[in-house]
Amino acid sequence: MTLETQLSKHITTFLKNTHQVEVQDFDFQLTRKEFEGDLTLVVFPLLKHIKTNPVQLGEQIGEHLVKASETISAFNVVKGFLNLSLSETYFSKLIQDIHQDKNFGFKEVTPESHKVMVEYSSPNTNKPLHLGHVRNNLLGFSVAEIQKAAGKQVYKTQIINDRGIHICKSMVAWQKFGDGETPENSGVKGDHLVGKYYVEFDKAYKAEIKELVQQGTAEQQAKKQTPIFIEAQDMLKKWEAGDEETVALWSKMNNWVYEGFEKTYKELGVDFDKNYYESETYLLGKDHIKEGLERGVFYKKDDGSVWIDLSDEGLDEKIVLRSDGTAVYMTQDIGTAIQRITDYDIDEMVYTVGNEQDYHFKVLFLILKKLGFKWADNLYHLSYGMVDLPSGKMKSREGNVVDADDLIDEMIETARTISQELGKLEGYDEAEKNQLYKMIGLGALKYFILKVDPKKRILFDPKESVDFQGNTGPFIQYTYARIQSILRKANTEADSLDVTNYNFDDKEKSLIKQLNEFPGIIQQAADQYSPALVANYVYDLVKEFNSFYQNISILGADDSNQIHFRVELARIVGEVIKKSFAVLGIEVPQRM
RNA sequence: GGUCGCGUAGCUCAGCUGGAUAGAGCAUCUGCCUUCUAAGCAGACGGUCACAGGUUCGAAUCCUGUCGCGAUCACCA
Repeated sequence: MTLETQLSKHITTFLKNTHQVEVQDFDFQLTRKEFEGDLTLVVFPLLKHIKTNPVQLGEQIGEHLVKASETISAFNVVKGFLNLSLSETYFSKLIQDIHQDKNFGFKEVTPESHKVMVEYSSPNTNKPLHLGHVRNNLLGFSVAEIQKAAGKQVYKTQIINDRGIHICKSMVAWQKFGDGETPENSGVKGDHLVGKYYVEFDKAYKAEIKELVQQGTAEQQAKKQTPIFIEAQDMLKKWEAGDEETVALWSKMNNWVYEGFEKTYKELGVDFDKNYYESETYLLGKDHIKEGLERGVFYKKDDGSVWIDLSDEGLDEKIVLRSDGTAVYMTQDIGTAIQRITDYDIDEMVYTVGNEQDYHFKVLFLILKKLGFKWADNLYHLSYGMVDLPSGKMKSREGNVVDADDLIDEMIETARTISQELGKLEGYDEAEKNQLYKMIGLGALKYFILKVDPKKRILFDPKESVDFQGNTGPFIQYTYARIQSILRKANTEADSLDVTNYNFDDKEKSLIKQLNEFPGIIQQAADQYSPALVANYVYDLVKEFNSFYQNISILGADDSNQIHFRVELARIVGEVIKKSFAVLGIEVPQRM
């Protein structure tokens, strides 16, 4: 039973006895720093039931609680706020409980736990990953880790968009201009190489359009008539027909891309339990469309195309099958969803996809519901804001993108420069140093992106580098490193903690209160699919700790009892930092 | 035009299931390294929470409208 429910019971009984009213729910909040106390009961809402002066009522409840509950040692009332001070015994018990709970903040995953699949990344295979994908990957990975921490069984997945006109464009351009260039003979990373030919295609395409327009063709027409575009379309047709040579080229170039992606994923520290490939799933869903058509969920137009009418739900009509019987994006997503439920017997699914596809997912979920799938209620579109540059939206074709690999390299280089300036790494060899630079550089990048509420868009200015000071990943990593340094010096094991008669300092109490919030934060972050909540929490914790660290001596405390407690308190803070960062996908260093 | 989202300090963001004087970081300025790592701490400066109404004892938070920005409304994905 939590403290709040305990106190609520006391208050309920008290109000029944004294005012003859039945109130169950009370509004508690942590006492703000500028007031005396730890927990605050907001009295105002009670005035609905009891017509009286809020200060008076607060006094009455306060007096009663001090008498009735050992936990409440004192109180004061400011306006309609009843500020309660918690007893030393309560703090002792609280920190001892936290100290001995190895899994503090996390829930255990059992075979009976809910199963959730998290989809993220899901790239096209015609170009390398950029900053937008980075946000997607970090969010998806972190949300998956947070779900695990909240006690769910998690499967991470992506659907690789490996077929379609986009990859055919790269293929055509490579055939025409590639001159046999491969990642091996050019030293260019595979995804970048394929992306280069995607850009080449676009250049040639635009030039051909221009030429046609100059010859008098209307622009709309020209776009469809350029030879290179027709070549790409033919390539797609050949691929769909299973033409051996085309499939071989497609396979070769896709494999270059996969190797490239694999490296980037590894750098980012993200992983997947299962990859789905669009080339294997794009035909899925057709059968369900057919079945839905028979059941009247869909209807057929004269030209043979199949639609669903969602105007009753305030949406439009949406096509689910082309007139030539081929699948559209929606068809495939219907099929893939059903496939995944069949493959993994999952209870929930999370799609990490940008908010430009809000409409698509609204429709997808509705269709699945109308098809009669119960689990359609447990699908969630983790819709996140775009990452924009000062110049606007990133466009791969036009090359104004922040490339993921470049960005990661730059972050690591910045970490290297700063670390070398500070020069605190005596005794580390080059390999250890490099590992640390990477940890810090990526920590800065990941924290920078994850601390922002997912649904908000991020404006990224490449000219202004990501900070390493203040509310940043490195700041939090640094605090962790300082704690580890103390633990090394203290040279004690995490043994039992007895603080039964300890007289807590205010800063120590603040830290204990802040630590106590951790399990709730993880749960909330899981419910809201928001890594930002964890990021902001751990920042507050770290600020609190640094203030403690800088103002109160840990190893130089008055007696061994006090030293022992403070060392253990620091240890717990370190553990919570580590766990928080782990669910954000960020590592923490021993030194920095 | 319809729908959806966003608008908080010069900049980047918290706070949004309504609660006390709206909080951080960056930037600018002041102090603090012979004491556990100064990527730090302590402090100063900085706000008509886009605007206007409404609900409420109480609104940055909820509702309505206006303005601004973005996304979306393809037999593209």
